[in-house]
Amino acid sequence: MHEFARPLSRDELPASTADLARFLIGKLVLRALPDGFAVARIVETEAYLADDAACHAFRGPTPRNRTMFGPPGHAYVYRAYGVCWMLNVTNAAIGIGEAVLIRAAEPVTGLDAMMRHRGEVPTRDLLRGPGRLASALAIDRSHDGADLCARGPLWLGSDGAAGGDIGMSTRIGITRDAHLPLRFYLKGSRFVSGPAALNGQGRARRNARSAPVALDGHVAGEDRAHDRKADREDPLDR
DNA sequence: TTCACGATGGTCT
DNA sequence: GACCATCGTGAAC
Repeated sequence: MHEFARPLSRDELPASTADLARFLIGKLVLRALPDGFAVARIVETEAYLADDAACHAFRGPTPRNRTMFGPPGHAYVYRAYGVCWMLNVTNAAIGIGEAVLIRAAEPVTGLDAMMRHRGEVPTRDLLRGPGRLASALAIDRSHDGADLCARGPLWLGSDGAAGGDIGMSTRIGITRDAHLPLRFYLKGSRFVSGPAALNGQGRARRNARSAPVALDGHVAGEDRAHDRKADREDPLDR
């Protein structure tokens, strides 16, 4: 179980926040809940940079975003649209506000606990979307500032699993600096959020700005076939 | 099955 | 008022 995952060390986090977003694909979010341990494998992230108008820290520190200006490897949790909590991983040096938004993950263990928080939804939808992810893992403002590089209520880990093919695209749901390719996702995963056209699975779009950016030479059909195989496997089966 | 639409309502500008 | 989202609904593919 989770004892096979080791916490990520702060030293191994890439200094570049865009690199951190890519680095976190395939890593684990581990959450100690009163009703059990929940583990999820990250399949989608977005980077938010200090000179990026979509970043909360762009206009300087506020009571809400101050943890972004703290040390790397900590949780920045905020409420979006007044209804959903968002889990971010802080990065960059103290005084510089950058972070990676965890957008989606694949359930690994603790599906019962997640469903108790999310209600009866398909397994695919448990953690597909940043608000859903926080809801399923019972993450809220109380986790703002938590150290994610040490075992605790909420931390990041690695089980050494080989990462898959990672795609890159524009970010979702923003208007400012929306053209920057700072979104990363596990290609072929059904647990990734967002429209198919952004995930390398949809029909090609005329608008090049919304087209996914391939980082490797793999064939899309190969990825889909691989995913169907993975789908048949019980996420709880170890 | 996927997407567009409208309503929702904390926090910051 | 704008905003890093979600849900239910309904229509298109």
